[in-house]
Amino acid sequence: MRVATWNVNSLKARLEAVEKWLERAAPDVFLMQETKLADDDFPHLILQAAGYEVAHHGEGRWNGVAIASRVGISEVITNFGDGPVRDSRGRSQAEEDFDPFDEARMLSATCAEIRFVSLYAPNGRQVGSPFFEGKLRWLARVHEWVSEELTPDEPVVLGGDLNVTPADEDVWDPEKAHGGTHVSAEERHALARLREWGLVDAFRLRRPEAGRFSWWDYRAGMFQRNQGMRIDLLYVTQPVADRVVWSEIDREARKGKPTPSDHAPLVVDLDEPGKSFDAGWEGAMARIATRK
DNA sequence: ATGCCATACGTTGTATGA
Repeated sequence: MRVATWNVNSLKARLEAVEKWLERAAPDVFLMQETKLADDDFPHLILQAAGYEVAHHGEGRWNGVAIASRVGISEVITNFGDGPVRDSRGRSQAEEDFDPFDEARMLSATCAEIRFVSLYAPNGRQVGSPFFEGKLRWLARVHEWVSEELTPDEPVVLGGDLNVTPADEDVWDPEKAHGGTHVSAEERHALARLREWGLVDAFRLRRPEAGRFSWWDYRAGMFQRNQGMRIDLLYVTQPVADRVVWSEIDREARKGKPTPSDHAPLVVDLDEPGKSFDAGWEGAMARIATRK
C-alpha cells in the first residue's frame, strides 16, 4: 500500500500535474494541501476517473485539504470536528481577524483501516507575530486532538505540510531560513510532542541522510541549488511504522510544466514497494556536491 | 535589507506564501 502527501499550491492550477503524478506514482491514499478550492469547486469527476474517492475540506481562496483514496474512505472529520470554517473569498484579511481555526487546515478519514489526517499548518510569517502565535496554538490543537481522539497503538498516518523542519538536517541553512519560522525551538517542540505521544517520522525510517527536502522557494534558483526545507511529513504510529518498507520525496515533480508546485510529493510504501519511479535525487545530489 | 516567483482576485495592483 502506497501513501503520499503533496502540497499542490492550487489544485486548479495543478490539476493536470496532479493527474499525471497519480499515474506516475500510483498512491493508494493521497493527502493534499493548499487545494485553494471551495468544496463545490472540487474536481471530483476527474479524481474519480483516476480511480479515487475524495474527501475535501475547503474555503475558497486559500488553504484547503483533501484525502483521495482508492481503498475506500469513511468517517470523515473536518476542522477537528469543531464546526465550519469561513469562506476566504472576500473575507477580512486584517491581522486582528486572523484565526487559524476558522481556516480549512485539517481533515481526517479512515482508509483501509488506517486513520489518516491531512494537515496544512499556518505559515507563521514572523517569529513572535500574532500569526506565529496562531501557528503554535494550531499545532498544539493537533496534539490535543490526537491525544483525545486516537491511541498510539492504532494505525494512524498523520501528515501534510506541517510548515516546520523537525531538525537542522532538514533545512539547507538554519541561519538563513526565513528569520526563524520553520526552524524555531517552539515549532520543533510542537512536533516533538507529537513524536512523544507515539508518532514516528516515516521518511526518516528509510532515508537518514541530510539534504533531502520537500520545499524550495520559487525564487533565486533555490531549487537548482537544493536550498530547501523538509516540511512535508508523514508521521505514523508504531503499527504503521512496522510496515514501512520504502520512502522517497519525488524531486522530479518539482520540475513540472508550465509551473510546478513549490513543494514535492512525499511517498511512503507499506508492506511492499509500490510502482517504481526515478525521483531524481541521485544525479541531483552529485551535481550539487560538485558545485561551488 | 530586499527582491527574486507564483497563486487568487480582480485590474494594471494587493495579499499571501515559507
